[in-house]
Amino acid sequence: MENSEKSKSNFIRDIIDNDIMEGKNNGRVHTRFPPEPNGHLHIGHAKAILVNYKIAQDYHGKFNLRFDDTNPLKEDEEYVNAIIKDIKWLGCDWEDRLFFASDYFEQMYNYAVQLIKAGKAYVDSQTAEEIKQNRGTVTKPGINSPYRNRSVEENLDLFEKMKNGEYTDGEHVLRGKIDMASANMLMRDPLMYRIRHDHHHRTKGKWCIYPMYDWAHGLEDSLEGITHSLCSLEFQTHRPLYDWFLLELGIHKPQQIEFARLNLNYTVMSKRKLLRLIEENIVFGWDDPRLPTIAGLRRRGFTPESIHSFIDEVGVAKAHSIVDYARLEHSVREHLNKITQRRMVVIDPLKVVIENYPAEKNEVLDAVNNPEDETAGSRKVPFSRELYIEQSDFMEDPPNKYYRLTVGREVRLRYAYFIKCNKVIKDSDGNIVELRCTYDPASKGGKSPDGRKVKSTLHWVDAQKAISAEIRMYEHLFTAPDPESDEGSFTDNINPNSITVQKKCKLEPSLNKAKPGERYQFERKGYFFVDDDSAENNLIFNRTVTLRDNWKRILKQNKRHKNI
RNA sequence: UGGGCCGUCGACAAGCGGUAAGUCACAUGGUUUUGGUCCAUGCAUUCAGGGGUUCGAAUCCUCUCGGCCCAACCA
Repeated sequence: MENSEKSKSNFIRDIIDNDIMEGKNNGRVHTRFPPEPNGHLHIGHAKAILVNYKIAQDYHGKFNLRFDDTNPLKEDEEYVNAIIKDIKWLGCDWEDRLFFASDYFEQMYNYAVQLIKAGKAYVDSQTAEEIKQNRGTVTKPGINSPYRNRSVEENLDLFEKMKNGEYTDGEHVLRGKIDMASANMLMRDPLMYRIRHDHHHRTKGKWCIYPMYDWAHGLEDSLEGITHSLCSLEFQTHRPLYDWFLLELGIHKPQQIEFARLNLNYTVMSKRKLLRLIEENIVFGWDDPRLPTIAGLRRRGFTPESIHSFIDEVGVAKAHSIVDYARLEHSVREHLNKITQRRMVVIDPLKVVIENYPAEKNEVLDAVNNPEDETAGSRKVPFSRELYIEQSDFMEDPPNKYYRLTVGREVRLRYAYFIKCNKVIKDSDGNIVELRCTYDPASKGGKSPDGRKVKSTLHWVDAQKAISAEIRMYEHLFTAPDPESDEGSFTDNINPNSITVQKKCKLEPSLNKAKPGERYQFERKGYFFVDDDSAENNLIFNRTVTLRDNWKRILKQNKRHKNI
């Protein structure tokens, strides 16, 4: 992937510019992406990853990948591997700095002991319910725990026994001793450790006490020498606590900076809802091309480059926002337009017989591979008496401004000839099943022989030489722009047309060897990606995105005018 | 209504006291063998609202309104 110019400026980069000017951290910049391995990554995570990664890159700093695996109940190695795969695909390189919070457990334990010795932490033996009750509310101060004034010796002894597994889950916790009356709920003696006799995906059964996020996260950042710890907005109230632990310990304190998460309309981003879509079989899995997961986008045919440019365009700020899905589509189209070879594919075939074309004749015509890229060259496409065109490219009774084929009208078959439709053949139900046309031999190559104009150019496929394939076309998963808004019933807004499968597509034969992972533009139809399940005799394409469609817009306008 | 944060075009988002960038969307023209691409043009007399400071305010002060986050032994 080419490393394009520096990303747009934003408030975080302003802070960093300033830090560098002041010589903070000796001008060093070090960021990280700290996922919890308890789910799959989505486009929202891609923002977090890329914001961190690009800052490191642009400031000649470093970027770490660190799994924040402090809760054995939820985490699994399966997710670790999936996350690594996704970040690699995005093109972000952590070099040799792949870390796990669980690797720091010993160190964290020692820091906790240090805090206990300083009288800044204590073992609380209240029940979870008591702790909750005594925490107070946002308008009412909390009450000190009866165990708050245990001696350092007793705390040390208890904490060690906690570590040694002498207590059951929930019997004790370690808490920071801060201020139960703080207006900031998080400062009301935050929990640092809880007892959990559980199997951890890496440390196995070694530990039975596990650090809580607020205690662990700053330590992880500090230990790795992170300079700027970027996170999402909801951690703003955690910042004083992040700072408190590191200040009390007297160790390196990175600067936590919060920015808004990415939200996209017509989709959902929360782990819970994504999981529900999968569990209720509304989609096929984490890599369903309709999902905003990295795996889904990859399978849909998005390129890493297009995700980079999307994230960069959308920017970084502190205001909550919902970005138009159209911007993501714009980013892929922009990239795919440049890199993709064109092919002719008929998705909904309609047979065309060219009556004045000899039955036994075959021709091979030249077709340009990519008008945006001369070096892409050209290919050959076969032509003969019987062809397929798109059903939607013929109308018996066309509306205003319909430029395509109709009886008595002449159009161009791309790279081939001008044809004129003479007759429509229907089945007993009145469905159009075949068109009878004539061609102008002088228009070979699609060039107008005498300067006469045709209003449109159609794509087509030779009926004899065509190959078949399955094409899967996707639309928004939801019909409502903000399916997250009404909690609980978000599945009411599922788009029944989110996937359309067409199995009888006719493709030009050059697509015969299309391999999984390849991308093409099917002329006039969109950009398509060869699905992972595709094979030489069972071709499957996913539509990444349609082309911009001016005709659709005209139709919409017509409809609007009729309604008025 | 305890604390923290946010409010600039339909959607994002620059702007940091000198008179509202850019992108997407939308609209209109042009080019075109993809109704694609490309090109051109239009699209906030106004920055949630009021008051104040100033020669000058989206930017500073102040009040009001609206939205989000915090009371998991989750991250």
